[in-house]
Amino acid sequence: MIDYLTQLMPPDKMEEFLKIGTYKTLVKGENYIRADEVPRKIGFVKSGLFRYLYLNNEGNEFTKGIILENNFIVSYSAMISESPSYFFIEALEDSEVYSISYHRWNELIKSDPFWVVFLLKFVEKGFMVKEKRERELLLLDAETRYLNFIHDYPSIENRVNQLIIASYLGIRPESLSRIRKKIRS
Amino acid sequence: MIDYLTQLMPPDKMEEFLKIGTYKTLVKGENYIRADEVPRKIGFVKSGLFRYLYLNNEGNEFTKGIILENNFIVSYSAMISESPSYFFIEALEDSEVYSISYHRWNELIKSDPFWVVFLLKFVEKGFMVKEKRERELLLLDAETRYLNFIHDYPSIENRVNQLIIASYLGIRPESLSRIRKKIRS
DNA sequence: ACTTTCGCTTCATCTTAATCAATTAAAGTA
DNA sequence: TACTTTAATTGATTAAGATGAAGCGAAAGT
Repeated sequence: MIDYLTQLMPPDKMEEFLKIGTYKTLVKGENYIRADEVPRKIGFVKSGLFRYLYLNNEGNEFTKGIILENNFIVSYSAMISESPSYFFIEALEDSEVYSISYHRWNELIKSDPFWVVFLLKFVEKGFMVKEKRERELLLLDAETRYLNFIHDYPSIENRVNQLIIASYLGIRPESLSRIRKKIRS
Repeated sequence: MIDYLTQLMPPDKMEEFLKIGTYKTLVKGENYIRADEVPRKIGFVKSGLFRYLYLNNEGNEFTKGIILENNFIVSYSAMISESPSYFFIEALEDSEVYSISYHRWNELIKSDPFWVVFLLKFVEKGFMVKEKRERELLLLDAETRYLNFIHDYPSIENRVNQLIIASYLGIRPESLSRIRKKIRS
């Protein structure tokens, strides 16, 4: 993680960054953020794996996104608008997270324009990921979305089960099984 | 437009903002940004109506978003990554746009932290819109998406035809017609 | 070693929306 | 006004994916 952060900020900034948060460990299945609660923290995945998880009224689950290590986990829209999160942020593996309160984070942002630019870059990156995801949901069928998925997340298939992948694609695991069968042949 | 901008920035900033761009008029059907071209400008809709439009390989159209006056039109991901836009930005009505080159825009951003914060707010807003859209595409069926649409864009139904609304919902106009019939009864 | 559980697959059926085609309604144009 | 074009609706059929139920193999627990 330190190696990675070195690419993003000079040493003095990193020191500031590492001063305002704490490390937390989460076991597989635990939630970093819970739906229907106002999120007030932002995490950086040091190790492990997370997903953004929606549950609808019927109890079906939809995986909004999968987050690998060296990425932020945050319910950003809800956090900045101080409204309840629509989704959970769930650990898919035992994980370690560097966690910062929104309050402390805001103080950091206000203290130095460097951090505003830093934040902007991350929101821009999130925006681009969302744009791609939206495009795929709107334009592509399930089979093509699956092929894109295994391209975008190679080796993830060994770390999560097919229910999770199917819920990321917006289909049922049975349908994913058929798609996989079709591709194999 | 000036009234609206007054809410977003103090007079001295607005003067800067209005100095670096030019006004353009577009007739209905004209594109502000074209797919497959690297976009190098950012527009602010003074009057009229636009949509973000994807065309897939089969020539089907998908409306990624609808933009009312007093909003920015920009293929942001493509512009900042200097890659070709995936979508068109098409005028749905005769429109007037205040247009700024990305180059000039960048100079503005670099000149003053005020503009970084300003930009951050807009990217955040775009991020939130995308998050909502993504959630709706993933979780809701076509009928519910239509009901949400007429709630979010009241009166737009009188300004655009049903092919456009259907393409926004990710369905065919025939299906939208059936949904409308069902809702009426 | 046995058995329970879990993840994945398969089958039959159902639902939703796509597709193809035809018809009606509306809006513009000569 | 009649004529032409475009938009919206309706119907019949097809396809994609959902649903409910059952089977199977590998891993984990006892």
